[in-house]
Amino acid sequence: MTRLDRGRPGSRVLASLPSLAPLPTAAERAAAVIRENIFEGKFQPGTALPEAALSQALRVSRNTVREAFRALMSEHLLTYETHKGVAVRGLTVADVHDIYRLRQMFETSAIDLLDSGGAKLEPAALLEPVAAGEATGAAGDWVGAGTANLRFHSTLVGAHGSARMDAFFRRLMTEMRLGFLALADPRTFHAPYLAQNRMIADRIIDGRYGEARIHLTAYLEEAKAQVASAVATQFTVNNDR
Amino acid sequence: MTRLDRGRPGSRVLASLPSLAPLPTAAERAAAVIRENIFEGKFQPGTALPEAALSQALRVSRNTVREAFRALMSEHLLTYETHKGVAVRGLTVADVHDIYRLRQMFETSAIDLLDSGGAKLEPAALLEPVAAGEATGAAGDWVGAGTANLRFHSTLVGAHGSARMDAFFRRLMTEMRLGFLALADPRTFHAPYLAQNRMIADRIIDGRYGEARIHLTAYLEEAKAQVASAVATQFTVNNDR
DNA sequence: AGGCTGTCGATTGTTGAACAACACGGACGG
DNA sequence: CCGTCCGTGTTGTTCAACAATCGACAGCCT
Repeated sequence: MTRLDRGRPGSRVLASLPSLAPLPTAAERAAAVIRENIFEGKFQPGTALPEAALSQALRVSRNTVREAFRALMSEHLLTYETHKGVAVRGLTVADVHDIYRLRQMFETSAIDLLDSGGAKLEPAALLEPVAAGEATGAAGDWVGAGTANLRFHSTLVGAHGSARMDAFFRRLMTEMRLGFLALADPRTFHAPYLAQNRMIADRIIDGRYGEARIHLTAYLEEAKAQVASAVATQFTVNNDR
Repeated sequence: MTRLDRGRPGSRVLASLPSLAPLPTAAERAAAVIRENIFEGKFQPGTALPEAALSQALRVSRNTVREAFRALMSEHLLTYETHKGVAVRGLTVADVHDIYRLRQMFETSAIDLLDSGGAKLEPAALLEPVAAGEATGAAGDWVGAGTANLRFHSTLVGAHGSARMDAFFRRLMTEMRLGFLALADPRTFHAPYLAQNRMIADRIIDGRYGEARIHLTAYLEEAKAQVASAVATQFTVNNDR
């Protein structure tokens, strides 16, 4: 019976502690900075990112920059060619069609799954990103609204309960942001979809899956057309110089 | 009107020339060697791969080994944790179910697409991997038969005509091979599926899509059960030590 | 003995410098 | 217009070193 006995946590509570998240490495932090700069539009699609320059700017070694590049390449945010280095990726019209075709498949299939009772989704989980999008949109932060929008659709796809599908869809969503960069006016693009998201969410929660499906399909079709035309009029980018 | 005018290719055909494939870097070759060793079963799931040892064995720098690791991690063949290094990934039962759920979705959806006339597939392209599988299987090369098998299903999914889906599915297929490693007897596993592949291919080519769909679903269900049980009885692997 | 604590060796994270290999563009001459 | 040459800048790869961290072992205390 030592002095220390009084305040000792039981093994029960110790075991329930979440494992400590490993602190991000320099390469990960570098990747995060580059990614953020891409999303903010500071690195325009097509611009080359020389290793030496990035190394100097971020105050990390060239090898570390390379590791960051590898990570961003696997996210399809950067293109790469031997002895030519990396450049910020720009979406082609074909890319936009490809991405929206997959979105269509994943998202409608998620609704079908909910419809058939093969999965459930917490209404709160679905409504939270909708509300967040409306809030950030009202505040004038359209980058944030775009993020919330993508999170809404990710949640929907999450109904599948497949880790790999979640990861893949998340990657698709990050690619989408490359398309958003081409939009001349993010506000007029995102604003209508905030309302549509709420409609779709309400239909799903009310169990009116057929209507949700129709709305969603129309939504995707319209958004695809807008993004595709924006990408088409944008300065043409050659991803494999 | 110069002499050279006679045999000059039109700009049309020039533009359609595929860009020359860049020669593989040391990092890519290192990744290829490691990947091959994993598929051959020489690196068993769970075994750690120290950077220094690989560097020495492959006669490349440690940095190059790291680059190779990044590539293989994005293929989900290796697991990684900071300050603990990489280890060969082993599939869990949950992984197997996840993978087969996605296969089911992609492949049946491809058949539906063919059925609706939204896409076409060359019979020869579909039959080639089937024949190759039968040939390599007859020769006793079951690793090769597994490869041909995966190629058959990749071709089917290729009907979607989506570059991203192709890439994602190909990654799923490489992960599948991790599951094949757990099989005690590859021969009895693969042999029946060679015949089933031909059946499915024939049905598709004959336009009997309903039957193809049923066969495919049964195929996947059965294979899933076999691989899952093999993985379950295998020495348990902890992917996030 | 049993549980805790320091210490040590091994491995990874990161750096900086160096050199070879390669791509791009301009100058030059046919 | 074509081909060659060369210089410049960038990337590919290596090496050596040090800091940070992990895993295990030995020793300590009770």
